[in-house]
Amino acid sequence: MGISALLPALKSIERAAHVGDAYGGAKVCVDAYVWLHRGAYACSRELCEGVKTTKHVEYFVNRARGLRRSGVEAVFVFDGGRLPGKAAEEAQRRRNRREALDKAKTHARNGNASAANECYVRAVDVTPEMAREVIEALEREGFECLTAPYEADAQMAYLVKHGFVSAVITEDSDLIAHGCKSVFTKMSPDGSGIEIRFEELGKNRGMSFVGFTPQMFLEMCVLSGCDYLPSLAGVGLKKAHSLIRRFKTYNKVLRHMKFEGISVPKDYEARFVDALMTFKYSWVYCPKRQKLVNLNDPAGVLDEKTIADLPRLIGGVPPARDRESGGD
DNA sequence: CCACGGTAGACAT
DNA sequence: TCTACCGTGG
Repeated sequence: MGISALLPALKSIERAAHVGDAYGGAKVCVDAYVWLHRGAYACSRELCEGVKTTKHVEYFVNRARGLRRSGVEAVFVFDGGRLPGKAAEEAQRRRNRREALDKAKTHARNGNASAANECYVRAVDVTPEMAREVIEALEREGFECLTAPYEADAQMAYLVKHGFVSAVITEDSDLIAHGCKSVFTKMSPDGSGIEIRFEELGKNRGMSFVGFTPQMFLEMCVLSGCDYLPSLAGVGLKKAHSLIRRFKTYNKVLRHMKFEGISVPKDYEARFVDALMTFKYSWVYCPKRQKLVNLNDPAGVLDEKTIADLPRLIGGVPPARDRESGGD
């Protein structure tokens, strides 16, 4: 998921730090997805078999307490609805989990507990109910939670962009593609991790981003292959980078490729634009205005017709609900 | 050099 | 489920 080769390429500008040293006294947002999954991992058999357990909730709350002990205030951001473009992938995942569950049950019947467990781990699903339990537990202890209308990524990018928080704690490189000021990844339970600052990009060794605008950086990411659009055959991060560095915009990159006779599927450009817009105009919740807005305001940037077409990519306006206490 | 497929190990207990 | 690393083939 995300932009696979991005984090390794940014090794030279990552800074090892303790979360408390980096953000003590500040407010950050936390991508709940990872902790939810790790918590589920700890009790996958129980969750799969419907055995009552609260281990996953305790795991999450413990890590939240750890953050608090480090002097970091956090808002925990949960995923909301799935984007239209991801339905097929979701269905495939469900099938895989189903298969793993069948295998787990067989192993369990045969008394092979360890083999069963390997399969349970692959069969666990993080359900909205589990998210709700975690949210309730967090709020009982005064932790702030927020359920994104769709992807947590976009929601967190919005929170950083408008200064509601000063950083994002996540494992997802998409937050860098979004241009987030500060991304804290690989955070272990003891609070150590690495920080990547967008302003440091110019100092990167190897791939140079000198002269790159955030837009160029995003276009490079999409060109190299992202969740919304696989890359052209033979194009990875390195090629995407040199193409954008040379031509500045995807427009000119594609024009160049046609000129060179490189085979590009005829719908690629349209799909590229779709992917870009999905990144830029995702629905997010604004805590201040207390309503849904687009991550970036399309008014005056996109024409009316294009704006009217956005729901095909970013989904419709989801029904109102109590976002600031989660739910779903 | 680079993309990419396959794969081993981590995740938490 | 996802990332990091390795060998291969372009």
